[in-house]
Amino acid sequence: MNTKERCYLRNETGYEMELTDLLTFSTVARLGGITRAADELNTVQSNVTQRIKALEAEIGTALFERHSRGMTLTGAGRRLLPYAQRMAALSREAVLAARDDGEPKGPLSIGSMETTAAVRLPMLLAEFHRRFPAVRLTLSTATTADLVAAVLDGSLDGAFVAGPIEHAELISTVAFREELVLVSAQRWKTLAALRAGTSESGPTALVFRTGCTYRQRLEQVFAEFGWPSAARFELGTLDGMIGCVAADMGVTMLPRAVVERDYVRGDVNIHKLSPQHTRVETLFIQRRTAHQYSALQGFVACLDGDDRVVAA
Amino acid sequence: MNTKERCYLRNETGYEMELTDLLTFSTVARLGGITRAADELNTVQSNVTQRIKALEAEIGTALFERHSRGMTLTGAGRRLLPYAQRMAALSREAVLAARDDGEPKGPLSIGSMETTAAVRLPMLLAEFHRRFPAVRLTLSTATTADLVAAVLDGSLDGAFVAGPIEHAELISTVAFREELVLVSAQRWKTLAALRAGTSESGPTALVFRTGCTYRQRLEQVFAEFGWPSAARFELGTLDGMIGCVAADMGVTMLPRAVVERDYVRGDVNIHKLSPQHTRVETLFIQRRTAHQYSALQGFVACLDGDDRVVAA
DNA sequence: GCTTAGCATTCTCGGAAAATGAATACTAAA
DNA sequence: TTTAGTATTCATTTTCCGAGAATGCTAAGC
Repeated sequence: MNTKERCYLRNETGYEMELTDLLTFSTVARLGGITRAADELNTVQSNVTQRIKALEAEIGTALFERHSRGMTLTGAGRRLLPYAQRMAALSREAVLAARDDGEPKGPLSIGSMETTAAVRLPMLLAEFHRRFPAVRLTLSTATTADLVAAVLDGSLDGAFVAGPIEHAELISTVAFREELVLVSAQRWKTLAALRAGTSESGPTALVFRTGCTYRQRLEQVFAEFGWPSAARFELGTLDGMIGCVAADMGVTMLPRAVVERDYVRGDVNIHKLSPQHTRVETLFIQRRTAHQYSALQGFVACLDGDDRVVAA
Repeated sequence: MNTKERCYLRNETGYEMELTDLLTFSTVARLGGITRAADELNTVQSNVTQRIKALEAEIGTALFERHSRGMTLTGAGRRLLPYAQRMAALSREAVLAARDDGEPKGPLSIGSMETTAAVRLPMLLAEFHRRFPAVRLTLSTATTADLVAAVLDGSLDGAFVAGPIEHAELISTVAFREELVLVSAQRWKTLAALRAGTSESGPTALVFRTGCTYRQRLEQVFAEFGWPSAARFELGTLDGMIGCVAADMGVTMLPRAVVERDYVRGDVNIHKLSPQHTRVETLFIQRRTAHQYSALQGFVACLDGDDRVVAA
């Protein structure tokens, strides 16, 4: 072998591994093939092959098992993968930390459950924007399960989710306390009437997609009411759901604050349930990181400031 | 600005930062100048300048303040530095983790206090080498303070230090329990004779360099004996120290096991002290890492196996 | 059983980035 | 004022990396 002094300091440490190599590796691992990885990385197969081979040569072990339909990780690959992901996350964080001079500014990605976004966030976001106009806030909605995953992997800076959440990597603070209520069409004046007036298997349950905590609560309530096999109807939007309830397609469970307006207007009726089913805390979660991102700190400051604990 | 599509995936993530850049940055930060850093990195100044400038351009902030005698970190640089160090450590760890197939092998750097190395480790190391001949073990000695720092920054895989040590990043297990004794020349038959027979300010204290825990204990004892301003004589080696004590140059404090042989031979005399000064645990410390390095695990297994808790 | 589609690997070539080394400019100490 | 030490700039060379085509392989499809 000829002398292969690639780069001045790689000789120094003995390691040539670079972040790009690790990203390539992660991508191949995730997609299970060089062709697919090359496609996602906007390059050609040959390139990815070379990088992987170089990485394997440096580490001294095969990272993938090659078979005709792609590649799967070897033991060494499985051990390397979490490091690759961790380092990628750290590099993103590092740039943000360096740029962050304490003045809240720059991008901030916040996630939220749809229900919280509808009734709690408008005021809060307005307030935030008034105080920190330099922050470019992005709000996206998803289920609690997806939001937790997104915060953990760094694609969201923080999120409003339904508690309880316990995770060592997350800092969570109570943002709002909600009371869930069973929502039915206007014609069902009481819970008793609803239970008496529907078919034996119970009314149709209007639910968000899997991963939503409110849905789980509704499942519990239905089980207790003896409706374990009631029909489920999955909807994607809050407005659609309330509309369907108003049209007596079924019932759902939502925070009182969310349906208060519809209730007052007479579009739907609401039914109280026992506290153990209805008390739910909306938490704001963020990743535990070395550096406190100023924009995020500003956001949390807005949370603490006023809007907390509104509903009974 | 012209199109600057450097590398396929750097565009993808938006970050061009590489580990080499971060290592360059760390080195400049540590040495406080581009010339010194270039020297250590085996390259020329111009190169380092370019890398730093590129890094600053990408992050969008100056990382160093330039002045005629070198460079110092700006706020942004100070925020970036811990990330750079962390990532460098992770990359080292990642390679080891990937290479480590569960069979203890490869390099293993262990540190120890000189006293422990002298009397406790010979058996242990022999045993370890018998069980895991594929591991290339390196032993170095230093003070407890230096050892802790070395383990934390990854230059040692583990170390024997004097307890107590509390640190979130460290796992520590009790390896040995030692009884410290005051060691004097043979002619001082009792502690009382020693106290009566020396000058008012006390005997000379023979000590290791700063950072040694035994030295701190000795300082406490001297303070209690009313010798706060006794002379200090700093030595680097254990043999030298015992020799000096035998020659009645002064007294020192060492684990009983260390001086047992010299005591039996009649070279020195030992004096018991009250337990709060003399009980000391020798801990084996290692970094908390994602991956358990097999060679290190094997070492700890040897520790647990037999040699524990020998001294009373 | 042959073909075909999908995949990874190998190879060469051209371009871009990095290392080099010398020249320059700056500042503080001598 | 000189000098030593420093960072920066520039021009040049070297190296490396990505693109693209060709190759070889395996399993699914007819």
